[in-house]
Amino acid sequence: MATISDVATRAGVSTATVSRALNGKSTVDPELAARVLAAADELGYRPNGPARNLRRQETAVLALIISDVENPFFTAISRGVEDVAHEAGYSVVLCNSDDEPDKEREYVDVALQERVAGVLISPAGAGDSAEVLRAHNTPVVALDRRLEGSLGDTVLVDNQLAAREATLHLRAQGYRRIGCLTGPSGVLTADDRLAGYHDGLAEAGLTASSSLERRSEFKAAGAKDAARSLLTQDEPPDALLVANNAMAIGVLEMMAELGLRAGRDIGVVAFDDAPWATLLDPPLTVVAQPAYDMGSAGAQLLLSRIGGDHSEPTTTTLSAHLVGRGSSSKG
Amino acid sequence: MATISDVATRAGVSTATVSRALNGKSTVDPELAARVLAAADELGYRPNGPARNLRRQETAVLALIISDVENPFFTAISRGVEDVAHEAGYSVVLCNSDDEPDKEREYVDVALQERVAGVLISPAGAGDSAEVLRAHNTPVVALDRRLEGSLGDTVLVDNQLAAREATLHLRAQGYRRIGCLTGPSGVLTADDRLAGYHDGLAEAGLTASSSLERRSEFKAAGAKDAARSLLTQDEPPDALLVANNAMAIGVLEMMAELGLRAGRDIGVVAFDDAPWATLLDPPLTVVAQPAYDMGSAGAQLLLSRIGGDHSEPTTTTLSAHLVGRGSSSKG
DNA sequence: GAGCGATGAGCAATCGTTTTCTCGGACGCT
DNA sequence: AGCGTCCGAGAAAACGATTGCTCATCGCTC
Repeated sequence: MATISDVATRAGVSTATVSRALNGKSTVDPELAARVLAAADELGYRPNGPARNLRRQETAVLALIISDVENPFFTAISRGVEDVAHEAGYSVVLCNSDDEPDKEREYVDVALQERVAGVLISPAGAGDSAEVLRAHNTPVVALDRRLEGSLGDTVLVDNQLAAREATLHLRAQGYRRIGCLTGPSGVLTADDRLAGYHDGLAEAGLTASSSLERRSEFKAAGAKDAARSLLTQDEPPDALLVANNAMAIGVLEMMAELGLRAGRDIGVVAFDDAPWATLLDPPLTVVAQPAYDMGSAGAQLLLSRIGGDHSEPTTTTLSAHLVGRGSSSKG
Repeated sequence: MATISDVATRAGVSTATVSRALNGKSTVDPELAARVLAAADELGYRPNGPARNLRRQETAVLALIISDVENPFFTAISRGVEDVAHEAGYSVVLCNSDDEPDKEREYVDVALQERVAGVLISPAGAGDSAEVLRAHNTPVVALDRRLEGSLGDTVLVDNQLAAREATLHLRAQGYRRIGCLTGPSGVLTADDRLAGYHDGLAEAGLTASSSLERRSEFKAAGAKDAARSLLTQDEPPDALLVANNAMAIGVLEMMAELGLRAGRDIGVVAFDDAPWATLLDPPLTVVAQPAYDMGSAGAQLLLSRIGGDHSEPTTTTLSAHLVGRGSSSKG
C-alpha cells in the first residue's frame, strides 16, 4: 500500500509538503498541490490511520456501548448517535454489552486501548467502567441510565413520570388491579419505571401489592414466564404496565395462549413504540421514548466535551409520552 | 496516560522486556515478568492501540457495512458477525450505508484508511467499492448480495428458490391472482425474489402481469403506497408476496385502511421472520431467513482469509424456509 | 542596493509500540 | 581450562504520518 513518501517521491516534493497539501494546512503552491493530488490519486494513496492517530494523539472515533443491537430502542439511539457523529466527521464503533458488566468492561478496555475520542454508554448495572474511563480521562456520556459517580454528562428519559402517567391512564380507563412487569433490579430504567408505577397507584388511590409485580430480563422469553405467573394467580391483575418492547411481545404471547384479549380482558401499556404496534388487534398503547433524540443529544454533548468543554457535568432529561391505542381501553 | 516506557522505568527493565512480558512472547524471567505486570497494573497501563497497529501493520478490527441498523434482518446478521469476531479477538465497526453507494464508498474509504483487517459488506446496488477494496487487497466478504466481479467470498440466501416456494404455497392455498411487491431494481435480493415469484407463477400455470407487480424502497412508507396502488386497481390481486419485513408493515397498514383482512381477503407472505409476526391476527406467514447464520458464516470466511487463505473465492448459499401461518390461508 | 519581512518548502524530531540485532554471561563439552 | 552455544535482556531501528524549526527566495522599503 502506498505511503506518503511514495507520493512525495512521485510528486517530486517532500513528505511534509504532501501532508500539508492533503490536509489543506498552511499554504502550498497551487502548482505543487496539484502535483501532489495527482500523484496521490494515481497511487490510490490513503493516509495510514494508525500512523496519523499515533502522531496526532487523537482519533475521530466514538464508542457506543449498548446492551443489544437487536433491541429497536437501542438501534434508534444508535442512529441518533451516528447521524450526529458522521456529520462531524467521526466514526462510531458499536458494542453489545448484553448487559453483562464483564463484557461492558471488556469493551471499555478496547475503547481505551484504541484511544477513542469519547464513549457513549448505556451502563449495565454495576461495574467500575466509569472509573476506568475517568482515570484515563476519556470523555463519557451516559445514555438512558445513570453512571455511578456522575463524572460525565447524562441523557435520561423521565421514566418515573412516564410510568406514573401510564398507570394513571390505565386507572382512568377503568382498570383497578393494575400490575407491573419491569426489568432486573438494579437497572435504573427498570427501577424508575417501577417507582413511577407506585407513584401512579398511590395517586390513584390504589394499593400496591407485590403479587402484582414481577421482574424479568428485558427480553421476551423471561417476560412470558413472568406474565404467566402474574395472570394465572388467584386474583390476577386486570391491567399491566410492561417496561419494554421486547417484554411486551412475551406478555402478548402469553395472553394469547391464555385466551385473554388486550383491552377487553387485560389493559396493556408497554414502553417503547414500535412500527408493528398499530398492526395488532387491538393496537398497542405505548409510552413512546425519544430514542433517536437521546442518541443525537448524547453525541452532541460528547462532541462538545471532546472539543474541550470542561464545565460541570449536565443531566438532560427528555420526556416520553403516552400514545393511547386500543390495548388500554375496555371498549 | 502511561506509556510502555513508564512501565519499563517503574519495573526497572527495558521497554523491550515490558513488551515481551505483556505479550507473552519469548521467554522472560518470571521474576521480571511479575515486576512488569505489577508496574503495568499500578500505572493502569493500556498499550496504545494506534502505535501497536502502526508497528504491527495490522489491526484486529472488522468493518461491517450494512444498509440499516434499524432493520432486524441486518441486526441479526450483525449479531452473527460480532459473536464470531469477538470470539476470535476482533472488534467490529458497524456502518450504515442507507443503501447509498456514496455513503457506502465513504465507509469503505474509512475502513481502508484505518487499515481494518477485513470488510463484510452488504453492497448497495452499483458502485466501485469492491474494486477499491481489492486494489488495496483488503479481504472482503459479501453478505446477502453479490459483489460485482466476485473477488471475495459471498454468502447468500437462495432468494429465488424461497420466493418460488412462497408463490407456490399461496397458489396451493387457493389464491389465483398473486401479486408481488419487491425492492428497488438493481438490488440483487429484490430482483431474485421477483424472479422466483415468476418461476412460481409459471410453475403454477399462472400468467405474470406487470399490473400485479410493484417495486419500492425496502421501507414501510414506500411499500404502503405501492400496496395502495396494487390493491385499489380494477382487478386487484388476491394475494401478495412481500419482499421484506419493513415493507410488510406498510402493506398491512394499507390493508387495514382499506378494510382488507389478511388471509380471508388477501393472502400475505412476507420475507423475514419477526418476533411480532405471531402476534398479528391472523399471524403472518413468512419466509424466515437465516440471518444470524449468514453473519457468522461470513465472519468465519473473512477470518480465514485474514489468516492467509488464498484459495478461490467461494459462494455459500443458505436456504430460507417458509413458515406457514394464518395470513396465507383463507380458512 | 542593502536590509527586512513574508512566504513556502524541506529536514528531522516525534508519537508508542514491536522486533531484529547484539551482546554479556552462564553453561556444557572436550 | 578453553571454546562454542544458548539464553535472556537491552539498544536501537523500524512503522507512517504530522509539525516545529530552519532556510532559501522573493519583493518591498528606505
